[in-house]
Parts: sequence; C-alpha cells; structure tokens
Amino acid sequence: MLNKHDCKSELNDAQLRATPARIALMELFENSLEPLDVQTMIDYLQKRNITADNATVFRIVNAFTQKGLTRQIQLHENKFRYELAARGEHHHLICNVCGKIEDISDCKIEDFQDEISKKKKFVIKSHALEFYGTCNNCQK
Amino acid sequence: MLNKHDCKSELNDAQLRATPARIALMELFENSLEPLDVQTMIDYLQKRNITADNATVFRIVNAFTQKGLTRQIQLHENKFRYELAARGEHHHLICNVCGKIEDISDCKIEDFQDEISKKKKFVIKSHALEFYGTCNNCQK
DNA sequence: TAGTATTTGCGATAGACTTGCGTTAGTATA
DNA sequence: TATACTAACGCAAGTCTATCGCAAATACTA
Ligand SMILES: [Mn+2]
Ligand SMILES: [Mn+2]
Ligand SMILES: [Zn+2]
Ligand SMILES: [Zn+2]
Repeated sequence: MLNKHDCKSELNDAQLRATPARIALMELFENSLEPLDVQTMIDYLQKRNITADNATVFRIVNAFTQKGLTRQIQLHENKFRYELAARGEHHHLICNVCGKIEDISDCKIEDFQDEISKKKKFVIKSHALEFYGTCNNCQK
Repeated sequence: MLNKHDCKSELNDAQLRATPARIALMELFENSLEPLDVQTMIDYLQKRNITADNATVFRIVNAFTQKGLTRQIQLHENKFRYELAARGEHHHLICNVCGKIEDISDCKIEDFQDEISKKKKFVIKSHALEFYGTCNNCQK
C-alpha cells in the first residue's frame, strides 16, 4: 500500500517515466487485493478523470510486466489479469458465484512437483494452481 | 479410441444429432493425446474434406462441453482448448520450447485442497494445475 | 528552459469467439 | 421410404481482447 510519491519512485526504479496514468495504476495495484483485468484499470482511470486510451493501458501493463513490477496470470477467462509481482508467486481461490478471488500464500505442492519432474524428465520452471468453488459468503 | 460407429452412439446418447463434422470431431478427440484448440479442429475437418464453417466448429465444441462430452481448459494462451471429459480431471505439463502438452494422471494435492477448504471456509468444486518448463526432448 | 527520447492518442488491424437469420439436413413416425 | 419437425449449419456481421504504426505530446536531463 504505497502512496503517490512511492509509486513514482517505483516507476523510476524500473526505468519507466512517471506519467499520470502509470502513477494512478501503480496506486491501484498497491491497493488491490485481487488481480486486475485491463477493463478494470480503464474504468478506474476514468473515475479519477485521467484520460488514457485503451491501447495505452495495455501498453502500460505490458511495460509493468516486462519490467517485473507486475505478473500476468489467467483464471479460466478469455482475458489476462495482472497483480503485483512483489507479492510473490501464489495461488488463488475463485468463487464461481460472486467472482471473488482470494490469495493462497502457502504452496504445498513442492514434493508433488519434484516427483513429476523426475518421473517425466521435465524441468519445471513454474506452475499455476487455482481452486474453483463457492466462497463462504455465497454458501448462505 | 472409438470408431465412427461408436462416435455416432456417443453423440446420440448426448442428445446431439450426428452430423459429419460432429462425428469427425469426436473421432479426432478420441484419438488425440493433447487438448485441442478450435483452429486444429478446423484444419482437421479440411483435411478430411468435411466442410464446416468456423462458427459451426465453435458451436460444436460448445455443445460437446455443455453436454459433458468435452471439458474446456486453458493453458495461459489467449484461447481455450478442449479435451475428452471421460478421461477425468487431470493436470498438464507444458513445454515452453516445443509446446508439447503431456497429461499427469495422478493428482497428489487432495490434502492441500482439504486444508485450504477448511481454513478459508471455501467449498472447492474443482481445481486447475499446470506445470510449465522444458520437456525431455528440448533439454538437449 | 531547450533538447531528446519516451510515451501517448488515434485509427487500423488481428484473432478468438458469438449471434441473427434464412436454409439445410438429421431423425422420428407413419 | 416419404413426410414433417426441429436441430444444426452457412454466411455475414458484430463483440471483445489485444496489438501496431505513426504523428503529436510530454516527462526527464542537461
Ligand atoms: Mn493473487
Ligand atoms: Mn489432458
Ligand atoms: Zn462468492
Ligand atoms: Zn519440448
């Protein structure tokens, strides 16, 4: 949860110029608990009266990802989502009813991964794991 | 691996009319080791001289999925893939070099899933797990 | 404050996928 | 086997996500 000034520094550190749209989007990422899609970013900028073409928003999030500020993920949708890379690789619980997306920080599949890697002679560089179901709220 | 006649029965059982394109695509699914994207299905039909508009192929695979014959999956691409639902839920090894996709039949994450479910009070209905890396062939 | 490289806006473009509508063709039943 | 009903199809247009080329704007640096 960084403020406007910190977001500027973050951009500078990544060798990205601190434009209004980029600063606002870094703030959005810092304050979001869920991974964001591009449409959400566009809507957010509009609410803050920051004009930004949608091609620009796609370019911004690509630049963020390329510089290692964000990570691109995908959750069985026909679009990508993005979240802060600094929060580390982790997994997600996705509610099929309300769409809520929750982080799972602890990964317990290392042993399984090692076993598969050996058995299949496959060098595993990364993995994606998501659980789909019904969240606590939506069970009532 | 079913023949043409069996594929017809499968379609009838699912209350789907057995058109040439549907029969051919069921055969393709039965004989494929990897999940298929729609373009692959279109190419296959062309090779067999079965005319099918691409809207039709999308409608076919949606019908298959809706009737439970196939399952829609997605492997961090901007498109969906489909595989036979009868083979059961399983996971995949995806080679970042050659694109090869291999099935992993044994799932060893049940304990982790139960733990998460309890901790987050989340009813888990399904999960997706994929490993990305370099296959045996591409390591040389 | 001027110079320059980076970033943006705009419009065109691409690819995956959907939809409306009139026609075709599987299937049931006689 | 002929008939009728409805599912399925072809075609064309449209939607949605994402990219690209180019000229204009703007953030940084000196
Ligand atoms: Mn997350
Ligand atoms: Mn598979
Ligand atoms: Zn929910
Ligand atoms: Zn490979």
